[in-house]
Amino acid sequence: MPESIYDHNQIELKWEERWKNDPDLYRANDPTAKKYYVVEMFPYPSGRLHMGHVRNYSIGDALARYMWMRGFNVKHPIGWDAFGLPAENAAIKRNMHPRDWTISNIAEMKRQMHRMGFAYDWNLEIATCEPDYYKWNQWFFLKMFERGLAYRKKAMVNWCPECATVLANEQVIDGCCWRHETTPVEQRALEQWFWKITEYADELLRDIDDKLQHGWPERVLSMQRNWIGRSEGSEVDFKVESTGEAIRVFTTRVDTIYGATCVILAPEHPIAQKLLDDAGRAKAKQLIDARKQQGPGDLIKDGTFTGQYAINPYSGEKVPIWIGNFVLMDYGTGAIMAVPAHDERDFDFCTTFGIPIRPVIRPVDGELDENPKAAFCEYGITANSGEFSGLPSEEARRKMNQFAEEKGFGKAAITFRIKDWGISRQRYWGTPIPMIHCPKCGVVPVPEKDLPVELPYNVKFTGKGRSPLAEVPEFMNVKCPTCGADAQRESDTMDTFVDSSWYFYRYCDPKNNALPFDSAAAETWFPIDQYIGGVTHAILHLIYSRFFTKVMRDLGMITNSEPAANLFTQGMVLGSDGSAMSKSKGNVVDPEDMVGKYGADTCRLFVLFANAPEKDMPWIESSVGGPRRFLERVWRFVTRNIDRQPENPNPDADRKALRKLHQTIRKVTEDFDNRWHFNTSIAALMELINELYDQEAGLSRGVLDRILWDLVLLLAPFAPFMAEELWEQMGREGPVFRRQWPGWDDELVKEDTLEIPVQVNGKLRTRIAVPLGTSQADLEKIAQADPKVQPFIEGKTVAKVIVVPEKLVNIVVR
RNA sequence: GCCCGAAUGGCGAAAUCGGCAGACGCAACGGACUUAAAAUCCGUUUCUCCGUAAGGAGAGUGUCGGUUCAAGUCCGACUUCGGGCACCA
Repeated sequence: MPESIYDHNQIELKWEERWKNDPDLYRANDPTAKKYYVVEMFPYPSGRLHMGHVRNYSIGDALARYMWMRGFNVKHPIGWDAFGLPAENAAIKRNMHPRDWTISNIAEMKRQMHRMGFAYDWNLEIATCEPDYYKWNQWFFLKMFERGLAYRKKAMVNWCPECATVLANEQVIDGCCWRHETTPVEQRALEQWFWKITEYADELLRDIDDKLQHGWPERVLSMQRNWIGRSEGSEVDFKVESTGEAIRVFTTRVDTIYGATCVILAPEHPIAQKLLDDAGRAKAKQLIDARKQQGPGDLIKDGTFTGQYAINPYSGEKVPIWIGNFVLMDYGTGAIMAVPAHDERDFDFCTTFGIPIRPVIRPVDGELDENPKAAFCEYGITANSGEFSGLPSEEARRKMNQFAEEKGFGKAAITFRIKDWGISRQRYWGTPIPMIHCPKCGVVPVPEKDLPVELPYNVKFTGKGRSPLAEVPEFMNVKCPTCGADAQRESDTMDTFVDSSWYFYRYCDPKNNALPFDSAAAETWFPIDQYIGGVTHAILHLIYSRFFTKVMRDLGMITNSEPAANLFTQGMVLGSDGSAMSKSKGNVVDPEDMVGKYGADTCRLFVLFANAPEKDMPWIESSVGGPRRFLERVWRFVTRNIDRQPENPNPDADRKALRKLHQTIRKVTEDFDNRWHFNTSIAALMELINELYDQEAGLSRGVLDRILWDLVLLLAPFAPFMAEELWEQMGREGPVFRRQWPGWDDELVKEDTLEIPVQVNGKLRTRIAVPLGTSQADLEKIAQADPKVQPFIEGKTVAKVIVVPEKLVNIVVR
């Protein structure tokens, strides 16, 4: 009988068809089973999968299938973000409507996901860009507005004068427009909507330490800590000598305030604008412009004297007021005191402009350096600091804060680096902001009963400045809900990060039209057990969604304070040039080609086998043959043994094969439970099949049955098509994923003889084979008597023998 | 500058709690089968040295030092690469 050939196309197309038409395939048998919620992110709205995505989804897919086989009720949705702007640009390029582009893209993605056999829950379909879903973005906006968490202010945006339109940050390349590479981007002030994420800054930071430390990767947490950027310090008022107006400065080193030799304001600072004369204001404008063009990094310190002085409230000293280009308006109070002796930046600035340098901190066991050549930034002991002299920095800060508070010119203060979330986008394809501008009443929210404010379908994409919505009178003209006068709608739409901040809650109740989701449903599924996504989302998405969760909790919608208990950030797939595989770099590998050639199972096995999933994977296609050959070996072994009646069964082969089987079950199970190192799980499966080939001739029928059954179950999370097909050919009842994950027997896992390495002074000299359970004393005796060991201990004193049970013997000689 | 992460054969990698470094796979080489090739099956493969051979000795996980009977793993200092933040007061 000719051996059965593994024809991946025939098998995979067959099962793809069956799975596609079985909406209940991925529902647990038992609705009361414990839940396990896996969410995965699309890294890009590319509309086509590449092998980078395949790797990402293979990870979550294997996990979901495993959890399911462990008896959990698994929800495994996929999320996407940022369909707004890319969709609009792509649609303009193809002369399509963004809505049509989005719908066709999602259909295409869905087709590809099916071809790969991924077990996704597609409940939401296109909801994030349709009124069904974005109605609730608007609802959230109104709630934020009610609670004072949404506000409007003028803010700077990137503006391309050539396109006459607003650009997102990622469309600005080297300070120029992405479509006009020689046109510098300008900054314009536009009225924008903001959400007060800063209100939650403290809690967002605290929860990093309190709750997340075990389930989230350290690198993401440290990026978030960095981004939130809390620093403790003091605010102190320096009064302008001539006007008495207070300049509030922020410092983390109030203990050095007796060394402050000037006050420096950001060029934009309102007080600076008042104090400066015309020439000074021109200089300030020049500094602001120069900073924008240069960008951060290599800025040379520059500034100018305002001609005015301020009073140091601690010493009563009169110090000059300067403006400086390195002082940022949107951090702290936009004003600093310069202590050149103890801060490097102040030192640079003051040496440039000949401002005096006065040290007021000495090292704990050193002298005060009267003429410093460079700034000394460490904590130490205060000196020349009036009544606060001679104190350790820490204590000085405490006492000085207290003093300031008593006298009413300052206090201890905390500043965050994180800024409020600007959610306005001057784009069409996004959620319309549900606000109305009334000439009489000002800004008025759309009443909740009028939601959703729908996007008009007929829109011309003029690319001119305001949102395309502003050009649609039917949309813009509206009556004021308060006074009934003619009014205008807000023409901006929301950042699509708003969509992605809470979509995973909507998944647990996607058809709800009374609320964003039912609280009981959220209570069942949240927090998410496992969130999977690229590290690219570490900052924006993963902070916004934490913020949203806390807001929803405060709205009484949920009880959890964090969206996800565990976060897994998979490594990138690196293209042939060693950089991340991405469409814009043109180094992507298309899964369609690979799937056609090797099959989806092989592709998935290949990307999981390459290395541990949290590490970046270098793309070396030539090694895809290994996983493919492995699957062929499995295929042949199973198909030829389904009905075979063994001629010469022997117990030794049975025992060896069963031992390997049980060892493999344990290994794969532990990998799933602890660390998801699928590469080692797959290596274990390869070892198993190698052992089975060795023992094949001697296996009895009963053992074969057990082995075939478990082998296919073990394979199922990694190669679902083949597993399902083999399961069916074996005549078992499917689907294979409804079967219980196999267990192992600790007795069967044990080897009956052990190979114990014997070292002399830590150097390996031989290995001895001993029966399991040999006593330590016997091990010691056998090891010392070994002919290979003898020459190394002869004539020497055995000082000590270390025996690690079942592991090793080390003989220490002198 | 600050904060994270990484460094192991020709290549991707493994070694999970301080206990045999290189599992598993790729590539390469050799053998079986074949008229031949492919496929398949079975071997060999960290480096250096000794030996005709069976075999043996030494070195070895980016560098230098330390702790330990024992270090890829722990400690101290450094180098290189990758990532994040960056005049954040």
